[in-house]
Amino acid sequence: MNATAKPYHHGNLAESILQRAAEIIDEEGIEALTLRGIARDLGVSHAAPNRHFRNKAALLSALAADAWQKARNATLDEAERTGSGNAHVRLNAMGRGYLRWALNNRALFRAAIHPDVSRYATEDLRVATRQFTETVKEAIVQTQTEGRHPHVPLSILTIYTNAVPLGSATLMIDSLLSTEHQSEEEQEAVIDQIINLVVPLS
Amino acid sequence: MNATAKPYHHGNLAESILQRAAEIIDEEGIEALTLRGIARDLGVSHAAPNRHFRNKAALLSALAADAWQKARNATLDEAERTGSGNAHVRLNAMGRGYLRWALNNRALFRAAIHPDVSRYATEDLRVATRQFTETVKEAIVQTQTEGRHPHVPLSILTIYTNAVPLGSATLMIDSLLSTEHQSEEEQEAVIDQIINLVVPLS
DNA sequence: GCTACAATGTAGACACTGTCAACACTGCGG
DNA sequence: CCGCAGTGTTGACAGTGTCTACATTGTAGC
Repeated sequence: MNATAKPYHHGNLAESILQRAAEIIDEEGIEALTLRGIARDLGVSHAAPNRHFRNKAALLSALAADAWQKARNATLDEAERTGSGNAHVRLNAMGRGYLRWALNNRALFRAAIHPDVSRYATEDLRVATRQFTETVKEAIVQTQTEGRHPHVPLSILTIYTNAVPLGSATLMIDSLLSTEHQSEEEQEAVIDQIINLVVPLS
Repeated sequence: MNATAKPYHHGNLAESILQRAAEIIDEEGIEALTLRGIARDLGVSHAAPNRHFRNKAALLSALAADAWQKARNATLDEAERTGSGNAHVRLNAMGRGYLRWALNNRALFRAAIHPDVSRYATEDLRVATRQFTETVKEAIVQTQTEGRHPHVPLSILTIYTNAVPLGSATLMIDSLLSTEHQSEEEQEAVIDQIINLVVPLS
């Protein structure tokens, strides 16, 4: 076979589709995402993506599942980096890891919280979402046994603790408040200060 | 003219379109929203909506602008209902008003925070968003002069304060945490407890 | 090594969508 | 009363998701 001739099989189409989809969401928004457009960009026929994703909702669902997994990893990694056994310190770090990840992975974050995605959620997505929230919830329980908000129901504390990074990311990504924070150091400072308000260390 | 014959002019098509759009978003999700579908439901021709909204993005933008206005009114009304001049009490009430409004007006709230909507925002929407955030920001400034978080930058406090109701509503509406809160009294209790964590009254 | 089969990609079709242009009806200001 | 702006209709076009039938390829089991 000629080396320059393109092979019949793409080789890694599913992964390429997910990558390209994230790029498009970043650059043009979720509404601009089309299966045919992705197929064109990747040089395959218009129906090729259907071999890997039953429909468009399944593609978004896969993106969202990927997002929740990576977000979970980001929180766990950041907690680990503290090297601390203190539950407050760890939860604070998880919040930072979560918010920083969202701000640096806007496309995946958008997919993760897109309302229609959870509506047509695949089993993969449900599992990923559950694992993420369980991880956070366990960390919250630890802080409660260490004396934080002892009289507040766990369900309330969970909503509150999740809401801050999630809401902050939404506000900052879509710049719903006109506040602009450009540089990376500035972003890091903002993350720190916000998270310190939810999970104060002192 | 026969009373049962439908008139050539609808009479209030723009408003009807907005209402029907909200219903569809509630019942079937934003992706299921189509201009032609709305036109069918309202018994007008498929291109009639174009006379009132330049394109689909403009319709969503109008919904979002409406949403931010109503959300603002909900916060101001709730603050007024306290009859208090205390800034903490008022901000706490505004948070409750905001979160309750979002939970009771899911379609509009979804339109308001849809990322693609802010991307193609109409001038109307930009104004409504700005007015909402200015209103909240002023209330926050008041609490700061009363001594709340005196050393935290206003921009940080604004993000934090907005993020809690916004994030909580997102989580609860799309049930991203598996926590379910059904009855109305239960919802009201949840709202109270969450908002008390952001803007404690004591 | 061969071969049947599963996985993957292609081509064509269909119903549906957003949007435009040309036309029809209607109410209102002059 | 009449002309015109506003509103609604019809028809068209390109683009989309998804289905079916078909083509190509890698590979598991003999």
